[in-house]
Formats: sequence, C-alpha cells, structure tokens
Amino acid sequence: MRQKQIDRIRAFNRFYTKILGILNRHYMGSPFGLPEIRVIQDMYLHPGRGAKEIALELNMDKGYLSRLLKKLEEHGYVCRSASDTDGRRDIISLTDSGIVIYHELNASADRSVEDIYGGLTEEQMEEMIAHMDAISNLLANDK
Amino acid sequence: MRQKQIDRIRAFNRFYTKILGILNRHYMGSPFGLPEIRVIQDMYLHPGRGAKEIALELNMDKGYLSRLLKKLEEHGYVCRSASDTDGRRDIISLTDSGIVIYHELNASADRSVEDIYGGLTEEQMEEMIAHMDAISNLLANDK
DNA sequence: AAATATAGTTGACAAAATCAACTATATTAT
DNA sequence: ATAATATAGTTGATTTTGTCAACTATATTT
Repeated sequence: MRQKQIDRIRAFNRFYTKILGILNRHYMGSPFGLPEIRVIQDMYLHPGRGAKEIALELNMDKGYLSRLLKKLEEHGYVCRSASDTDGRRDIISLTDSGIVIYHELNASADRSVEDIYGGLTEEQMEEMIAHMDAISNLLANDK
Repeated sequence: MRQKQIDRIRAFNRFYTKILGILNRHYMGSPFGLPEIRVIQDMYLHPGRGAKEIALELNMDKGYLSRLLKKLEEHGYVCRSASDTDGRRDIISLTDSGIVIYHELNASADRSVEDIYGGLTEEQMEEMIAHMDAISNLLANDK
C-alpha cells in the first residue's frame, strides 16, 4: 500500500468526518443524546437483540449501555424481558412509545440528510450513491 | 430527493461511521486524546491559524479548545504568538517537539489505515480511492 | 461437581463537551 | 472622537459521555 493512497484515504476520512459531524447534530432539541439515539435505532433495526449484541455493534461499553438502557426503560421507551433459553440474557425491545420516538428521530435524521446532500441533481445523487455502495462492497467483502 | 436515496445514504453513513470509529482508536497508548490529536493535525496542516479557525474547522467549542491549547503549550508542543494586525488574535504554532509528535501520531494513523484498508488488491484500492474522490467532489462542489 | 466463561449491573472515576460570564481588542455607526 | 457593537480568547461551573474493574447470576466445559 503506497503512501499516496494512504494520504488520499485519510483526506477523504477527514472530509467525511466533518459531514458526519454535521449530520449528527440532527437530534438537537430532542431530549436524547447521540448514544441514546444510536441505541434506539439499533433496537428498531435489529429487534430481539440482547445488550451484548448492541454493545458490540455500537462499540459501546457494556456498563455504559446498561445504564443507558435503564434510563430509557425508566422513561418507558424500552422494555427488557428474560430470554427463555438463557437466563443471563435480556431481550431488549422498544415499547410503542419507543417506536414513536424512533420514527420522530428518524424523520429528523432524514431531514438532515436532505439538507446536506439535497443540492445534487438526480443524476449526481444516483452517482454518489453508487460510489457509496461500491466503497461499502469493497470494504465489507474484505473484512 | 427520494426516500430510498436517503436510506441508502444513511446506510453508508452507518457503515462508514463504524470504520472511522475503528480508525480513531489508533492513538491508543499515546498520551493524547482524540481532540488533542485533531488539533495537532490541524495545526500542522494549516499553519498560521488562530484558535477561531481551528475551532471552526474542528467543530469545537472555543473554551474547550482554549484549555486544550493551554495544556499542549504547557507540555511544550505548541506556542502562541500575538498577531501584529489584531491584538485579540493568537497565532498558534507547533513547536519542534510538537512537530515530532505530529509525525509520530501520523505514522500511527497511517498504520491503522493499512490495517483496515490494506486487504484490497492494488486495483481495488485505486478503485476505492476514485470513489472517495468522486464523493468528495460531488459534495464539495455542492456546498 | 468444579472450573471457567458469559450477560448484565454497579461504583468509582476520567475524558470530552457545553454554556455563560468575563477581559481585551476591533469595528461600526453616530 | 466616542459610544455601541462585535470578535478572539479565557475561565468557572456543569453535564454528558466513556472507561475500568469488581460483582451477581446463569451457562458451558472439563
């Protein structure tokens, strides 16, 4: 791997970090922080998970996650039920009002995406998405 | 902008956030945290900046940055000199040993990039970088 | 049945970030 | 020229986010 390639990858990463930073402000004004939102999203997208899987997926300390789930549970957005095949495990689920929250957060995230990427023409948009898919495929197959 | 497009962009963003998260662990074992590193890098790449510009570029609170620079100054990695055209402004620079640190951090960041992206063939690598450039151009020209 | 591993909780703590008040210099409007 | 406003940076108080290790309880392995 050549230095020039590394440099270009890192330049892209700096650039894209900034974009993600802007996008990640979408929750401003909501009573949730980014970690809560990531957890809520993960629960919605992957129902039936235990804390272990969520922590793994989100690169989150299990203790930190535990507290975070407790808080969400206290607010009534999450419920936990024992797994019937493994007594240590908790199945984590969004409650109905948790799902409502998810949809609200989701809509607001969608709006942020429109703000940032919405200036492209239809053609450019499809082009960009194709590039994104290509990168994902290259890196996902690799790992 | 269609919902499907938004969804695909967001899927990519989730995917790439995870990659950046892994890359951002490169500083483990160094006496610096990620914010320090980002500042050091910015100072190296953009000499002559004031705190204002750095804060803007890195999306960082000016108070937070102020303390962070003070700490780096105390350790001898950074020096500040008054601007001669604006008495409020400090010109921020890396000292020689700050530059040494930069190169060390830089080398370690390079190694992380190799770890993550290094599994691609030469051809795939060039392909991927071309996709990255394309995305940057689409978004940079837009904004 | 004993040893080991795993899921989750809890306490103590450290790092990262935010917000507002404040100082000092610059700029703008009158 | 002066008063009002804006800007660069500092400081104090506080909150949020993240880390680490010890602990409980259940599973798995030997």
